[in-house]
Amino acid sequence: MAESPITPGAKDFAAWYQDVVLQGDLAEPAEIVKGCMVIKPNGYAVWEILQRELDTRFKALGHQNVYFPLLIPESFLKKEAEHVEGFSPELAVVTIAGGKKLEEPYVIRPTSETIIGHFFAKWIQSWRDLPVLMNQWANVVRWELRTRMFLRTTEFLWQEGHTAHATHEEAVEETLRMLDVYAEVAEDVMAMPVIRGRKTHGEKFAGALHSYSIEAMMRNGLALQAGTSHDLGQNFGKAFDVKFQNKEGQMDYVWQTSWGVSTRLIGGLVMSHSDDKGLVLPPKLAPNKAVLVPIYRKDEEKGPVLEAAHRIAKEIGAKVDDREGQSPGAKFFHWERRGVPVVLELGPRDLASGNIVMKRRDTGVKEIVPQSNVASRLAEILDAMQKDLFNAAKDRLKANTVLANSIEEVEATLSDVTAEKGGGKFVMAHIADNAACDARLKEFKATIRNIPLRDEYDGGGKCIITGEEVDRRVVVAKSY
RNA sequence: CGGGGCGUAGCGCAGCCUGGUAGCGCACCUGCCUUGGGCGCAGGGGGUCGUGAGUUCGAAUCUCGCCGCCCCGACCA
Repeated sequence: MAESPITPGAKDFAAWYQDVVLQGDLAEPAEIVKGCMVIKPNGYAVWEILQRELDTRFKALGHQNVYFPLLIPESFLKKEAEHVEGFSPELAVVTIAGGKKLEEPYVIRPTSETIIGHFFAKWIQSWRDLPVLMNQWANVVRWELRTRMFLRTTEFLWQEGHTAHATHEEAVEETLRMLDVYAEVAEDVMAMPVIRGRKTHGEKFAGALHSYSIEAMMRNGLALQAGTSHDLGQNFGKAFDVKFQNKEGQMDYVWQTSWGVSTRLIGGLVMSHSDDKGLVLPPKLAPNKAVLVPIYRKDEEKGPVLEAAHRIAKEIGAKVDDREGQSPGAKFFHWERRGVPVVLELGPRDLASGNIVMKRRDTGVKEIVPQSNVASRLAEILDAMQKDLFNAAKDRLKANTVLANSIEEVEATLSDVTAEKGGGKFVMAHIADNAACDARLKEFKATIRNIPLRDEYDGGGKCIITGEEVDRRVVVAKSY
């Protein structure tokens, strides 16, 4: 047997992740462009399904898609004090264009609050213009020092929702509503359980009043921030002078929100479900839900096998791998690495018996079913696999979540955890939201991932670092 | 920016120390054979050895400069 091209996850999780992405044909490093990647057809197809799932939900809630320029005048970023401080270090700036040095440089958008704020100011005069509910599918650039495919790349694809409201209450509702949409897509479509919560002051979006996130646990126990939703307050409204006249006839600044998920979700998908054989895709996100491998020995078998293969595949929406010159074994490995949920085998034996062989990607279980039952059995298997993947991930999350009642305990649990070695945990502890606590956690490279919206533990307690009273336990972990 | 490693066929690498006809595995092409978990056999194509200079009769190999990439750290909604 040939040696597996995939490094075992237990040996080196980071190498395993790279191998799964490459062997699954999702993406490859761009090499010639530092920190960037090429998203290949198999990876882009997954992204398109995710886009469709999200986009449908956004539109059902009244949002409309728009597109703003890639280039933003540099001065715009500077209008909101926290925003510029947060983003300056990672900006790519265009200083020369058309062979001339520009009067004012353009930054390549790292996010679009500023340029959208400018146009909101032009479009909004009255409370009757509100709410404005917009979404943009776009690419953004952030000059990160350390990149990993999908998880953190210099350029990435995302959607950014931007809304403006007449009251803070409405804006907060919108912020939490969109966080729920993200959680639903993560759990129901990606089969990736998440914890909804509020970000600490130190971890919030630069320029927001409050940020909320969904946090998922990867197979190595590290946290992945899978989506964020921000209550921007009136910060950008004031910075860009987005004013409206309210029902009482007074001028007021709009209350804004912004929210986003990115191609990072694909990284989360890989690190939630895949194994040492390669990619495992939940059926709802699989570009090919089933692939049929025809098997024949002699020329006289080839015709009938292929005929039956195409007939059955058409009936159930499967793809037939009828490539010449590749053995069935090679084809099985090919599709296994690419995460196809169900691979079917059809050969002379099956033609004689009227059966077909189905193999499930996640469990590896093979079963023989009558050809007349393929369609219904396939639907059952896909449904079961979707649920099982979620439950397995949920069990892993539970099994690796622990309580801690002293900072030493938190430190002992997390200090040796790395992305490569794994062993990560979500440590639930009473910790206050302030700079001193952040600094103490940073000593062993952990962070408060979020403060859960729903307290599933024992309510309030004293902060294990400062002693002050806090109302619930927070999630502490190492993260990507 | 600090520390470490590496640039040789599409990919992965050997050769370098000790200078003398550019090699191996995979992939690719052709033919035959095979096909129920990575078939086999035979033949074949593909390289300015990252780049520039120097030493030498002769440089992938020695010397110096430059460029790029990877890993660790710092940085990071």
